[in-house]
Amino acid sequence: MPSVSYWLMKSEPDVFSIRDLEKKKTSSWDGVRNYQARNLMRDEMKVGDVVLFYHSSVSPPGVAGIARVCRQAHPDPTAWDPKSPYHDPKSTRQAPRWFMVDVEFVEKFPQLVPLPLLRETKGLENMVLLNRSRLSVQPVTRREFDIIVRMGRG
DNA sequence: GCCAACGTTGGC
DNA sequence: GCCAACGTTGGC
Repeated sequence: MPSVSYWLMKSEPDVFSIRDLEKKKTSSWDGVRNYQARNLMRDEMKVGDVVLFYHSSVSPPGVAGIARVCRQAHPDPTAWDPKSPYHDPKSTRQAPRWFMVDVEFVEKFPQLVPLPLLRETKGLENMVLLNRSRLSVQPVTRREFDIIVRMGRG
């Protein structure tokens, strides 16, 4: 049994929030159109991996809760849909370009852990989030995960 | 709304 | 294969 890995995934809560995931229980993480993020989902993420659900492009941004990978990567069908904002004509059913995992709701933190607090917390200095801010799917260490969860649960 | 950082595209 | 132009992300 391979060990669990930890991740952080960003979503704009106006589009899809932790509450939306709580209501739906599970969701495909569609719309990722960045190769590095895709490669992490397609090649690295396993069922059972744990995900920090990050709310971006809101004030303040921050970690809103926890999800878990419940289905390994499979082709993202929104790439094939001409009406989707995520449409990519270069992705075909024969040669899918974009992949997604499915995640299930685990918990919503009683309070968001805001980005400014992450920046000033010892032990998080090397987080990808704080150093390569644009990557929307990124690895998190077990240590970083534990620190953030402790803050989120209050 | 601005804009810095950074990813992608395409001409050469 | 380089790199300028362009587009997007996302914090502020």
